[in-house]
Amino acid sequence: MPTRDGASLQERIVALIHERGLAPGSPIPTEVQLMELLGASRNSVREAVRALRALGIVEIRHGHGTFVGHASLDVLTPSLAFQVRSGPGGGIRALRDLVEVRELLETGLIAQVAQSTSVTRLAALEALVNGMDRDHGADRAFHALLYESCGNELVLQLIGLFWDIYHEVEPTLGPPEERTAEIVVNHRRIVAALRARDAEAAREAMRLHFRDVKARIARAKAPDTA
Amino acid sequence: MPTRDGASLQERIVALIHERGLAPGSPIPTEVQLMELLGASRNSVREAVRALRALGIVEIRHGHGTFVGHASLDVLTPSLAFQVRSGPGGGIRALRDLVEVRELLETGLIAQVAQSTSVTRLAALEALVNGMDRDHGADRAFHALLYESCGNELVLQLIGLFWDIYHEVEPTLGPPEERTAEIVVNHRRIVAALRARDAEAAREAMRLHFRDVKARIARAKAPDTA
DNA sequence: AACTATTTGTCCGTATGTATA
DNA sequence: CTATACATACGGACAAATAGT
Repeated sequence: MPTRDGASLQERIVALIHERGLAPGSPIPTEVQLMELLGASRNSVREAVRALRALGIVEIRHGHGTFVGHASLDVLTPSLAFQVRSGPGGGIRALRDLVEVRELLETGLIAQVAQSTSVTRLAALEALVNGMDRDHGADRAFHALLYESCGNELVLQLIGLFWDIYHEVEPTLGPPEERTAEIVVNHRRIVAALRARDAEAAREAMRLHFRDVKARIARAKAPDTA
Repeated sequence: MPTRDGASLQERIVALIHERGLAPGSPIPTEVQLMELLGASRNSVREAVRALRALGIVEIRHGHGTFVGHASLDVLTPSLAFQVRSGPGGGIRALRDLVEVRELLETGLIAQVAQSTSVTRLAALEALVNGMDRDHGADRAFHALLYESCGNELVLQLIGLFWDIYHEVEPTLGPPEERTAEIVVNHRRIVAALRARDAEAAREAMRLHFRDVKARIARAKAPDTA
């Protein structure tokens, strides 16, 4: 009769966090304390804590302690990346779905961006476009900065997440296809529409941007038709 | 010199799954095999596998073995619900962001649904609306069925995930506010627009639906203004 | 139905690396 | 620099669940 418990250790630890009202960043009882609190061995506690760490519920700092995590949707990254890569057709299908979601979000948001974004932010966006041929990460920063004014933290995290996964899987599509020129043109068109405060033009510019991205995926999908 | 490894055990196990081309459902090496494959002790292997299980990447069946999972995003529901609850203001802000994303996705997709959905599916949607006052889960099934014809698995998972999180946190907003009548009306309006193949009307009906949801959140945000 | 082999679940004890005081 | 507290890692042992003989 070791330790009959209906709920899993993970759930009991989460319940413990809620009961004590621990806010993100607060320290969690140490492993030995959890051992006697939950009546489990060190190994069981460690396995449960590792699972919670994977879920972003806790953060572990070696030699210091375990703390409540304020982590975000970043925990979706390994799961989504795995799903995309192991999907049918080498994940082309999943990649198409992912880009489609990005397009839905960005074309839906760009209208309110056209009205709310400040001129200083527009200048910063312009600077990012100018450095886009040199700095590969400028593209990610561009899309992040674009929707910062919306005040929706979740959207920012989702768009960043999708960008990361796409650029993690994208190399498997085939040869690099250096088309930075077109990419820069597409982004410049978006900024121009925003400067003109033309919501519909901005949305159309965003559609053109994603048209190119989807075309790249379609080429990889059927490379034998050439 | 125990086991020098740059990558974490989790990542190495995932890499191993990809190398062997293991499809969801196929068995992965046993713990003992993983021990010698990765050069780690059983406890370390177990901790890594538990973390992968939390992410939905593997499924463990006691006494049988460990298998590749489907990495469906809904395993992350408790984690994300926890994060939303821990957010500032009791999570009202995060909940508003979440509903906003749902609205972006659904209003963006409903147009192509109006064109592609079959009449039999419309009948099924109608049936769900009719049972919505009795079955609380009919709402979730409605939104899932709605976008099934789009052929985008990621969107389905995201909408289901967000629905689950919202309805897990929503009770903390305040009293239940039994307004099933209005909810049914809103959904019936959507189906009617779809039957007429009127994309713009469907989009407007969807906006009205979310207008009510957002109003509920706004009421909870400032209950003292009454 | 009973036994056995395989596999995961839990536990104990111990040693090591790391950050803080 | 030393000491303490903590997380990390290892190895061995037994219990519980499952599948097949």
